[in-house]
Amino acid sequence: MDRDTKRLARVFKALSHPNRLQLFLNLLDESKLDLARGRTHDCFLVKLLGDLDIGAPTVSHHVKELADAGLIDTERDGKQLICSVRPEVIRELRELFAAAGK
Amino acid sequence: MDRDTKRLARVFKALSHPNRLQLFLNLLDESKLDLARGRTHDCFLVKLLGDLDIGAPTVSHHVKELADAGLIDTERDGKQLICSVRPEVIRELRELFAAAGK
DNA sequence: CAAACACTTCGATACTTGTCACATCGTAGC
DNA sequence: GCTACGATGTGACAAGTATCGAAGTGTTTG
Repeated sequence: MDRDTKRLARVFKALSHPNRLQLFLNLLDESKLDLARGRTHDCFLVKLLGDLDIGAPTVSHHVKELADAGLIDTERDGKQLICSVRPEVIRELRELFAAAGK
Repeated sequence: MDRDTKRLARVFKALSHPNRLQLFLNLLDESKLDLARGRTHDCFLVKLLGDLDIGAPTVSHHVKELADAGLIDTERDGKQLICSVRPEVIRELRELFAAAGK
């Protein structure tokens, strides 16, 4: 069992829950917009909450999982938490699925 | 919460456990070889077991999860179970990560 | 300073899951 | 038919997890 497999499994685990995945996809969409504008993006936790019907503690927990898995970076700005997708992981995932699938 | 998000989460959940991910990656590698040879590939469950240190019932369970998530197709051939990666899902995943990541 | 705000930590609970040992089923070959 | 073999079903158990309410931390603003 490769160590890389374990790390990858951790990444997928972070995306394996509907609410957490939605959180991440929201962030990913924001990032796309930003890339189009040519700058990196920041997004606050409260904003990510959006239509998800879960409390703040749960969101905090999910964000931590995403960060631990290396999918996002977080940074404090005063009261608020800034989240941004890590491009390296996206690239890695794309390459993983690039070779197959005809 | 989108229905598609739930389905995607299910896909990621299927890949979220090291042993199950390894199983899938083995299959994916075999598929790559096969695509290079220009034919579809079959792989038996016993073969997938390989170096993984888990019992047959557990592998059976994992294969079922992968199939339920739509990641692989299974088919019986006499005593043996034939597994093959579903190209559509690979394509879907690739496209999901295609737009971002610079 | 006090109040409001954004987020985190804690403890608890209900639920899910990976794994095994054991038993079973279905097919193939003698 | 009997045996061997690959795979699946069952029941159980330990470990993990998503969620919440309540309390806590640090920051901004009045």
